[in-house]
Parts: sequence; C-alpha cells; structure tokens
Amino acid sequence: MLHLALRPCIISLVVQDSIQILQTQGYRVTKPRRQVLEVLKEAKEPVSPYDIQRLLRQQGKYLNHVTIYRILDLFCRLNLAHKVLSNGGFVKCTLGSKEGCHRFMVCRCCGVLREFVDEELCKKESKSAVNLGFHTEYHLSESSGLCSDCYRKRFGE
Amino acid sequence: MLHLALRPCIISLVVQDSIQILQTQGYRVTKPRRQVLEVLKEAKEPVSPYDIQRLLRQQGKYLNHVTIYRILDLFCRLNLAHKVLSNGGFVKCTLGSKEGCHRFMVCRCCGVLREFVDEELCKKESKSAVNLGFHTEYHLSESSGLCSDCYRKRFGE
DNA sequence: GAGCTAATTGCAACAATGTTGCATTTAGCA
DNA sequence: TGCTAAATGCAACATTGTTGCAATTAGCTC
Repeated sequence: MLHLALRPCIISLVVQDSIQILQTQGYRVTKPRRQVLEVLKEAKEPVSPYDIQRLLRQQGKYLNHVTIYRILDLFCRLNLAHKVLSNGGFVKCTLGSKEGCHRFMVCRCCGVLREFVDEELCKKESKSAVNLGFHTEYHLSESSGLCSDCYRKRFGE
Repeated sequence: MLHLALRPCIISLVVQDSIQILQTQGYRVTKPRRQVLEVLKEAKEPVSPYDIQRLLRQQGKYLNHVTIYRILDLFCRLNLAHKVLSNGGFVKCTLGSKEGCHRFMVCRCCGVLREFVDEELCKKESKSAVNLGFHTEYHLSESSGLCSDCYRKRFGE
C-alpha cells in the first residue's frame, strides 16, 4: 500500500536527479531535454529516437529528430541513459553512478529490460580476455531470455 | 617455418568447412556466397554489408547489396558468421560448433577482433540474472580494450 | 523584469543502412 | 542437356543517422 503510494515519487525523483546532473555539469535544462527524460521514465522497454518522437507527437508535442539524437547522445555521455545494442533503443539508466559495467537482461517476450551490475563478472571476463592477450577497458553485456512474469505464463510456477 | 607454411591451408580450410556446412544443410554453394566467404576470411576487422560490396568492387566483382544482406542473414543463422553489435559489422565465426555463447574482444585502436567461449562465465551470468528473476537463453558479450600489439605500443613491454 | 549571449534547437538536405516484391538467372539434379 | 526450385538482381521504398547553418531560448547580469 505504502509501496504503491510511494512509487510515483521515487520515479519522478529519478528525473529530478537527471536534471540536477545536467545542471551541475553545466548543461542547460531545456524543455526538449525534460520531455525526453519523461518519455524515458515512462518507457518500460527501450525506445528508439523515432519512437520518442512518435510518443511525444501523441501528446501533441513536437521535437525534431536531430534534437532527439543530440539529447540522447548527451544523456549517454553523462550516463543518464544507455543504448541497448540488441534492439537499437535507449533506456534511462537505473543504477546511477554505481561502479562496474551496466549489464542488461531483455525479455524476448514482453521486451521489458532490467539493468544490473556484477563486479565479479566484470573481473572474470577481463581475466578471460587477458589470457587471450586483450586488455579490457569496458564490457558490453546484454542477455536475452524470459522475465519472471513471462516465464511463469509459459512454464507455470 | 612450418607454422607459416601451414597457415594458408588452415585458413582456406575454414572456408571449405563453411561450404560443406552449406551443402549438408541443403543450401546451394553459389558464386556470391563463395565471394562473401572469401571477404570474411580476409577481413581482420568486422565488415558491414556495404563494406563487403566495396571490397568486392575493388576486385572487379559486383554483388547487389540485397544479396549480401541475405547471405549474411543465412550465415548468421548457420553460425558461420556473427554480427558485432558494437560496430554493426560482421565477422566469420572462428569457433565452429563449440558450445556456449561466442564472446568478442574488439581492439579500440586497430579494430582487430578475437572470439572466445567461456562456459563458466555464461553460467555465472545466468545465475546473476536468475537472482533478478530472469531466465537467460543466450548472452551477447562484447568487450572493448586494447589487443596485445596496441597495448605494447602504448605501454611498452 | 528587460536585455544579452552562448548554448541549444529547428530546418533542410543529405548519407547510410536495411527491407520488400517480383522478374531473371543459376546450382544441382534427373 | 533440360528442368525446377533456390538464389540473385533490380527497383523502389522505409528507416536510421549526420551535417551546416539560421533561429530560438536558458540562464545570466543589470
């Protein structure tokens, strides 16, 4: 109950956090940037730049696609968002400045995405690479499978 | 010495392997498919469909880009090649039917790519995901860093 | 609150990448 | 050699991403 009541606050705090990061880094807080943040906040799945444009248009708002590309570039540089390579979409970052590479799990059924960090995995992966003569700087890791809901629907409890 | 002498044979065997796989799976061995295999064999870095078209054109050969897309689709389905998402290019698979997901290390300096398998990593990553309620079916893992040559050039021995 | 200025956005035009349907060609067979 | 399904080429189009420059605006000063 409390949980449900709190949720909107928690979520909008995330947007507020992003706005503060923009400000402290010397970037302006503009209407287009707010709008893209809102869309990313609401999205359950990765959204492409043109998806974002469509979603905004449905709300009677218009952004040029070039603007959206540039905003997403900025957000990715500041780690406020990530590009999901397996589908070309973007998601807001849910981990903040947590150390280690940010890994994704994407449900192939409903498309929902979960982000996580696992320092031990990073270390092991780097070690594996060193054995092949490669010196890792960062990982990119995306897994595909079924989220708990979709798994339950198919295979029962 | 022997090592050097053998190399060409080993490499062309890889193309020969791919051709046999095509045949045994009931696909035809056509000139365009051979040509794409050759390009992938020679390429040290991932190549895009249009890269392949350009490279062939330099040899006086012409393939329609649609044909190249379809051939690469087929090769990926048969695991004769992989798409490298971090740069959109394709590479020939160097691991054959080895079990486990195929991981890449890409040198950010010279672009060279190394493919490897690490079953233990796969297991750990899947376990990590299960803890978040996700049931993994396959991983996609690409790391960026420096290969041994480029590392040496920058940081000495 | 008005005015200033660099940062940001919009616009236009273009480049690159990827897809579809259908006519033509060809590999692999009898 | 001829046949036929598989594969390729072609044309047209859809989507995605980029560049340079003019117009707008956020955030500052006064």
